[in-house]
Amino acid sequence: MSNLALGSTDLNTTMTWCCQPLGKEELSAADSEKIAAMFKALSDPVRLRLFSRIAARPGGEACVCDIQDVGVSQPTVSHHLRKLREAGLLESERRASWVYYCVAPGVLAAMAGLLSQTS
Amino acid sequence: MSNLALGSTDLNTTMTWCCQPLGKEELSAADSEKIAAMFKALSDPVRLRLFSRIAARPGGEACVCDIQDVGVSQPTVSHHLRKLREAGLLESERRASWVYYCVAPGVLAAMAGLLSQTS
DNA sequence: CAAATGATTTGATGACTGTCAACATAGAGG
DNA sequence: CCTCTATGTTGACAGTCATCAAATCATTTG
Repeated sequence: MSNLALGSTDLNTTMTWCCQPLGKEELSAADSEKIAAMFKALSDPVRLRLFSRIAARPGGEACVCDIQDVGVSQPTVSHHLRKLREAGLLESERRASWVYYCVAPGVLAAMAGLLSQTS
Repeated sequence: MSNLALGSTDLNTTMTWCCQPLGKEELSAADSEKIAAMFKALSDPVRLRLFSRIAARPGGEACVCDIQDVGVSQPTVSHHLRKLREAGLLESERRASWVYYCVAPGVLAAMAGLLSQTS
């Protein structure tokens, strides 16, 4: 199994099709599963904070060592970063000793589109 | 305890202060708790579907009986609607025999603001 | 190679959550 | 008052999750 640019789930493909605002038309059962998974990834305070720390970084990327002081152990930080990556919200890349995480392209726009107003 | 226009949590007050985009500056521990609770409310497929059904309704409101066929039992629907209300995303009002739910004002805009792009 | 540093994985545990059946409440209409 | 319909509440249970300690993997450096 590769360890570079570790793959995300199919959420990026999700982005390309389900960007209809939530209030535009009723969600199908299948779509609601995928979108709920996205929100779920951001439904934990620690994960949300990690995500924000990365997103707020100039360049939109950060080394784990730069963001891991969020009040939980380092393995727990790693666990949350993995969840965010598996949800398609982050991507990771190893450079020498360090692993860098960045916000997956298009993710913020897709989520904002889901919540945009219709009226 | 009153049963009309059942009160929501302090999430509507949350909306008024924490609308800085996630990627603008790092979230504080306190803010991340409140915002995560918001995402958590939408992190379940059934809840997301109920929310979408209500939001997609002309007028932005729906009677429980109109939206409860989402594949789970009626008590479970009631349980999820309560969660959404407690999270500040929905408001409810009884009219005769029926209870109507509507999207809390400002909620969609606040969440969209959180996810808006900075660059 | 050996030691040190940065990060992930594994295993265990306590807490939380979605679900349903059964019961309770509220209003409408006989 | 009684019954019927529409919702909400309680209690129980199985599954999921966040967390940490310990072990492991990856890279750099002595």
